[in-house]
Amino acid sequence: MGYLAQAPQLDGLIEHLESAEGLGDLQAAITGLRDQYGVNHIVYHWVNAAGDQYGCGTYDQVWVDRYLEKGYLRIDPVIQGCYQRFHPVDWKRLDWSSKAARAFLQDAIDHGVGNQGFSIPIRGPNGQFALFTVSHNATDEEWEDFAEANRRDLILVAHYFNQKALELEPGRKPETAQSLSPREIEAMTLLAIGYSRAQAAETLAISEHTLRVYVESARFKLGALNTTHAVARAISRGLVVV
Amino acid sequence: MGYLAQAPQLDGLIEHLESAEGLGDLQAAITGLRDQYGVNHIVYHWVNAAGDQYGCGTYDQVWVDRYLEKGYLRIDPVIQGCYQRFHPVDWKRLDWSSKAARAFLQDAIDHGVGNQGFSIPIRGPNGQFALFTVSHNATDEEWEDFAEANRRDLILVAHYFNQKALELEPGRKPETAQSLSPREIEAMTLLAIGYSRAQAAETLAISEHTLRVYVESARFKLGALNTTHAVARAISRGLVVV
DNA sequence: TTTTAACTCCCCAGAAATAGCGAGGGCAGA
DNA sequence: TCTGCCCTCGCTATTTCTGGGGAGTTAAAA
Repeated sequence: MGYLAQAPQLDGLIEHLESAEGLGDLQAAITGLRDQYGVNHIVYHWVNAAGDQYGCGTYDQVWVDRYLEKGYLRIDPVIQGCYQRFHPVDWKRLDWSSKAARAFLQDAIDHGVGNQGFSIPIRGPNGQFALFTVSHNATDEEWEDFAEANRRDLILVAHYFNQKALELEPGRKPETAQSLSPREIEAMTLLAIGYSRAQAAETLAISEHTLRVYVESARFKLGALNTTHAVARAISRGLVVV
Repeated sequence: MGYLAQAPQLDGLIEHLESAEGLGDLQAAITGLRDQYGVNHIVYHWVNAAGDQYGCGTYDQVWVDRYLEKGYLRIDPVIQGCYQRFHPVDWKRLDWSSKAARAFLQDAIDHGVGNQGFSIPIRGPNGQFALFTVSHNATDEEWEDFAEANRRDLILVAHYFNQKALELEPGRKPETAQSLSPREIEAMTLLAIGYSRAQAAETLAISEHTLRVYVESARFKLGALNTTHAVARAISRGLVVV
């Protein structure tokens, strides 16, 4: 540990990734990648809905369980920060001001995650969101050099990794098919920006009943239980922009 | 035309991109990139779910205007296809079976877009969606070779290009998001996944009234007009992950 | 120590959303 | 041509949400 290796050969890595045929191969690839870079950990973390998460990486199982158990998903500034950014993020640049965040960081360090980290947000279709994270124990300077030298390669690796994960992930596909009609999108958009049904109907110059039909139709297509749920899904799938 | 150059130096390109300070610089960069690759066109196209678009590239203005005027956004299989995919897409692999799609393709070719194309979907925060497209007149074989040789570089260029576009985009909001309390986040999360207030209260083991207080508090902090609006804002600000 | 903020509980009346039944015209693909 | 999807409109009853009051405890900042 503590040894940051030279950048590995990108071509070989990506070819290796592209030939993966199961989640086990991804796990093996990520472990190999970690060893080649000589960092403490590399983790791919598919962040999702109501608690269910999927990922693979080199974190200690104890830490992964603890993360889930403690609900760190809702505290972790890496998640919060990456969710709002496009470019890779050095952990140092995140907001650690809250006490909960600092306690979380300390807990992470105690579990061998490392004091430095670098996370790449990745977004796929239907609002998929994942993180590709490299973490290590190093000084600020060492880490800066490492990140600078490997940023581009890591972006590419993260991209190909996510591509494979999307291919291999079993349960995610069926959700995709249904998209909303233009009028349904307009209706959902207006509700998402705070209009009541009456206001939205007036804005679209249709009867409130018709608007209701759109909302119900959208709710059905999105598999949502109520309007709020439907709007939430529409937003997180990128169908509606607020 | 017809000449596909060797891959240009990636490092120089990206540095050039990173120093861009305005949309004009992006336009210049993309034109230079086109010339270096020796292809007909390179286009960056920011597509908004609401329908408004922004982009820069080397397409003829006549074609751009026609695209907008004819509402091709809703027909273009490149948009439809990329929206559902994560990896770069060769135009040949898209669904051109509908009559409207074939007419569109012919129209595009007539306007000098090229018979071959390759589009990279890019997604940013808040449901941002953009395409980075390279198009050319070439045989299938020539194009295959070109795409194979340059895919990775183009993915990276697309990434950095989008990063710059996000920085420069005028409509970007700083939004000093007042954060929600843990309990408020829990409440909003449950509503976002379709729970009614009663269900959410039961899940959190608190009275429905207390839950209501959280929701109202969150609504106030988020400047939202109603619960649906508040959930929408919480999601698009990354406070709630659905 | 004082103050602030988070967390918890209760009642009520009016406003809004949901669920159920319907109906007809238009347009594009099979 | 016919099937399916999109767009449009109406009625009623029930359930859920919203907004107006008020009040106590704990824990963390100032």
